[in-house]
Amino acid sequence: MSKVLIVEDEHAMSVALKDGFEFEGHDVTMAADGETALRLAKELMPDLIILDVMLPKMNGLDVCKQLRSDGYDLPIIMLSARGQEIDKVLGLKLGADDYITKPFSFMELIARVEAVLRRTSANKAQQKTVSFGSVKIDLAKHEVRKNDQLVELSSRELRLLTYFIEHPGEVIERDTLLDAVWDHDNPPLTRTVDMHVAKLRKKLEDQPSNPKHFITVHRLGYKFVID
Amino acid sequence: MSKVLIVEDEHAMSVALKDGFEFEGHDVTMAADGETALRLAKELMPDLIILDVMLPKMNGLDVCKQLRSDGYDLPIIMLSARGQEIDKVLGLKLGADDYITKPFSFMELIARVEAVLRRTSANKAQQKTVSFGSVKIDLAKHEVRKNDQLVELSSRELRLLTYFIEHPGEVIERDTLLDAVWDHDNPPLTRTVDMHVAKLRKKLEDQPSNPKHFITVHRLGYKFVID
DNA sequence: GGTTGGATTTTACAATTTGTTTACAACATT
DNA sequence: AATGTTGTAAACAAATTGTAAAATCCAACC
Repeated sequence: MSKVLIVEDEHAMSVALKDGFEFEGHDVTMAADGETALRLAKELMPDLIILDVMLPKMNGLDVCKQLRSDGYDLPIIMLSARGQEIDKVLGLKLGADDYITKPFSFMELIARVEAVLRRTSANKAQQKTVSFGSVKIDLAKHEVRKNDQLVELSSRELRLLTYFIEHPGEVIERDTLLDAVWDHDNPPLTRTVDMHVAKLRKKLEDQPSNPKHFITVHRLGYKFVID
Repeated sequence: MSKVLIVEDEHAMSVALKDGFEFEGHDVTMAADGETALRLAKELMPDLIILDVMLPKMNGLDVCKQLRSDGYDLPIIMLSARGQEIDKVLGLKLGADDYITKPFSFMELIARVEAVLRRTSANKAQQKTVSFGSVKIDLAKHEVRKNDQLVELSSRELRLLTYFIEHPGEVIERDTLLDAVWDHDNPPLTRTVDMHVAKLRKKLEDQPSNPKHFITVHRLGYKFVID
C-alpha cells in the first residue's frame, strides 16, 4: 500500500483515478490545483505524485520544478493532453520520472506507476545522508541533527546547506549562491546570504563565532569544509 | 571583459544593447539576421550570445539548434517578445542557457548574463591549480601551500602571486601589475605594489631578505623566477 | 475582509580584515 | 658621495563581514 497524491482538476478524470488507485489498495489524496498540490506534497510526503500538466493557479511543470528545487525527490508521473508533446521534454528535464499522454488506459498507468515505484524504492535503500562534525543530514527526509538532536531549519536554510554540501571545499561567491538558492526574478541583496550563513553557523557550528565548516573567504565568498 | 555576440534585427533595440554591453566593458559584435549570426558565432567563438527569437532568414531557435547540433556549446541567452511564451520551452529544449521576455530592464538582462557567465566559466575553471618550486595553489579552494603547509594569503596577494606565476621570467613594471591585479577605477600608488611583493616574500621565500623568486629589477619592476 | 506568527529581507552599526600611505633607513647606480 | 630607488614597519584608511534588531512579506487562520 502506497500513499498517492493525485493532482487533477477535471472532475471525471479525478474521480476515475481516485477509484482506480483505491481499488488497487493505495491511500489516495486529491488536489485540484497546483498550489494545493505543492503544499500537500510537502506535508504528506507521498510515495508517488500523479500530476496533470494543465492546472489552475500553477501548472504541473511549475509544481514539479518547485518541488525539485526545494529538494524533494518524490516520484512524479505527469499527465498531459494529446498535442502537448512539447511538455514531455521539459517535464522530464524538470525532474518528472515518467510521463503519460491522455487518453490512456488505466492499466497502462498502473504499469508505469509500478515501474516508477520499483525504480525509486530501489534508490531509497541507499539513504542519502551526509555528515560533518557532529551534524548528520538526511536530505530525503529533510532532517538535520546535531549530536542526534533534531535541528529545525527553514526551507531557505536547508537549500543553502544543501548547496554547500554539494560543493564542498569550493569558494562560492555570494552571487552564485543567490543564483542557486534564491529565485531568479527578484533576488535579494548579497547581505542576505551573509545573514543566512550566520544562521547556519548558529545552528550547526560548535562555536558559531569561530566556525570550522562555514568558512568566510574574505572578499570572495564562503567555503564549506567537511573536515 | 567578455566577447559578446548580439543578434537582433530591430534597430533601436540593437543599438541599445550594443551601447549597454560596451558600457559594461564587453567587446561587442552585432548581427542582424540568423545566417550572419551563425557564421559569426563559429568564427569568433564569443563568450556569450544574445539571440533574438524573431530574425530574418533564419530564426533564433534554428540558430540555436544548429549551433548545438554542430557541437558548439557557447552560452546563449534568448530574447523574445511577450506572448511567445511557447518559445521558452522550445528555446530551452534547443539548448539556450537562459531566456528573457521583452520588455525587460537592462539591469535584469545584465544580471542574467552574469549568472550565465558564472555558471559556464565556473565549469571551465574547475581544478585549476598552478605551482612553482615547493608552492602549490588551488584557485578554486583559495588555498596556497608551501611544502604542503597551508599559507594564508589575502585575495589581493593571491591575485598578485597568480599573475607572477603566469608570467615567469618576465620583467614586469609596477604599472603593469597595477593594471592587471588592481581595479581600474582608482589605482593606488605604485609603492603599494612594493608593499605586496614584500608580503609575498615574507610568506613564501625561504629567506625573505634574500629573495630567490621575487626579484627586484632596479628601476624597472619585478621579475618572478621559478628556479 | 483582517490578524497572527514565522520566515525572510533590510538596515544599521560594531568588529574585523585588508589595503594604502607614510616615513625613514638601506641600497644601487653613476 | 650624491641621487634616485627600494624595503618595510607602522600608522592610517577603506572595505568587508558579523549580527542584532527592525521592517517586510506571506501563508494560514479566523
